[in-house]
Amino acid sequence: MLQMHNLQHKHITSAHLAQTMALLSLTTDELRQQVESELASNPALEMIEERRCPVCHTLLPPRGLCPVCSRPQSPDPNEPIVLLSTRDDFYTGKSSDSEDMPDNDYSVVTDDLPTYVFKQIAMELDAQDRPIAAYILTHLDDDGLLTTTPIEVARYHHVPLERIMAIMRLIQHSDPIGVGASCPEEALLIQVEVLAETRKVPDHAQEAIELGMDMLSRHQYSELAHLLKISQSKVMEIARFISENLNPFPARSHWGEINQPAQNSPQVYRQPDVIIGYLNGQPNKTLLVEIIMPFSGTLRINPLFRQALHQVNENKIDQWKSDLESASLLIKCMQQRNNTMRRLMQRVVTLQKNFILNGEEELIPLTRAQLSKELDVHESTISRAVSGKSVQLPNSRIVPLSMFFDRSLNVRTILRNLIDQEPRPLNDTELVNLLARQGIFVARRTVAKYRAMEGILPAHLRHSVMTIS
DNA sequence: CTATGGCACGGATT
DNA sequence: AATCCGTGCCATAG
Repeated sequence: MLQMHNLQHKHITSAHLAQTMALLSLTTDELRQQVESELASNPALEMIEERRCPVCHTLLPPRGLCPVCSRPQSPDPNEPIVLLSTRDDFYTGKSSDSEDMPDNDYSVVTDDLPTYVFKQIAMELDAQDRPIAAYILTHLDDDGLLTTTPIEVARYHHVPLERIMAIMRLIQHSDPIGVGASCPEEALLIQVEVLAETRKVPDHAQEAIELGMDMLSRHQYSELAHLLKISQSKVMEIARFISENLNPFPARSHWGEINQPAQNSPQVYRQPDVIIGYLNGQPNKTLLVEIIMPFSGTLRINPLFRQALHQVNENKIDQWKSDLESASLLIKCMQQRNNTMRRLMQRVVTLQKNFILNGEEELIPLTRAQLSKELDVHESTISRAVSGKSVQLPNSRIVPLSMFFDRSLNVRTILRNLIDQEPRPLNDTELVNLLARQGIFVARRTVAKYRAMEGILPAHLRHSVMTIS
């Protein structure tokens, strides 16, 4: 994280560039923290309640969308409406009752993870156990996994291990089920346990997770089947069940399919940074793209501060001047960031409209480089803007923004559909031919790779039809 | 012998 | 410069 104080003495333009980059790559949530800290430490900066629409510059109500832009007179139905929007309810916890907001059914988590979990279990804990629970909850990583061990916790608090375990159990059965597990396997096991109460869980699922998690995530189903001495179709069923119903990283929101199974867990997406919905709620053809701003109100230089600058005494004047500079820099960069994000989303949504409306099959391959030319910005600008951001689609799914740039997602989904539909298990070379009919030319080896990515077993192992929902 | 997965290489992408 | 992705070659399982 770049500290702006390091930049003050440098030349404005380079500082400006660096800061713009830094802000661009921040998610909404991180941006809020950044601005808040600057607001607190820099007297030159202030926030006023008044909000102006960045598009049409009319005065906005305290929250909600721009009344002008969200009800345009003659919009081109193919062009999405992109605007900056405040969803204070995301951050304040107030339920949104505004009527100009399409009431989607996404659930809003307003607390951070530790608080959220703690509230659920607080009632059931003895008063003296609560600090321990709180202690445990502060030792979770971004995925909701424990970064310490129960033994250490017990030692630290000088209480018997059993008491810790009881608390842990309570935590782990709270809403992001499996939260507080010490490893992905444990999280999965807990989820299996909980799910088993309400629905049917494939046999041997526990053993498969306990013994063969690494194989499972590497799609080495035949080896695992051998190890557990069960049929391979059974293993396949288990794998399917896990990828559809369980989440090895409890705190990470479920976004659809299994993309990157195990190893890497670089980012957690909480609230989306961009929300795509239909204009005025109902599915007509115009898409409404809201880039979520972390706060309502407008940042500006405090006018009093500017006046007082002339009267301040000599030894403080440098500090004050740099404060002023840093504040105006931040404001400029915010505008730059917003502008870039708006242009980016405008273009992306236009290009990928069919994907948004009709699903992954219609995603067109799009590279960041291509977009950077169209928007006339540097490639790295796009990269930074895209990485780490998440988008909520009209169907309430939250996906990473980078999915819009997935080079093979469309082919993979077509492949998946192909396999789902075809009665006879097709081998990889046959699949290659089928894809070629649709104008998609890929190598045999590539089909195999895509299958693996989608968690689909090889032809000779998928005789029986499995039905899990 | 066939179908598939592992390894690794080269070109594209970030 | 580092990383990702499609692909070819080869070993291996069935």
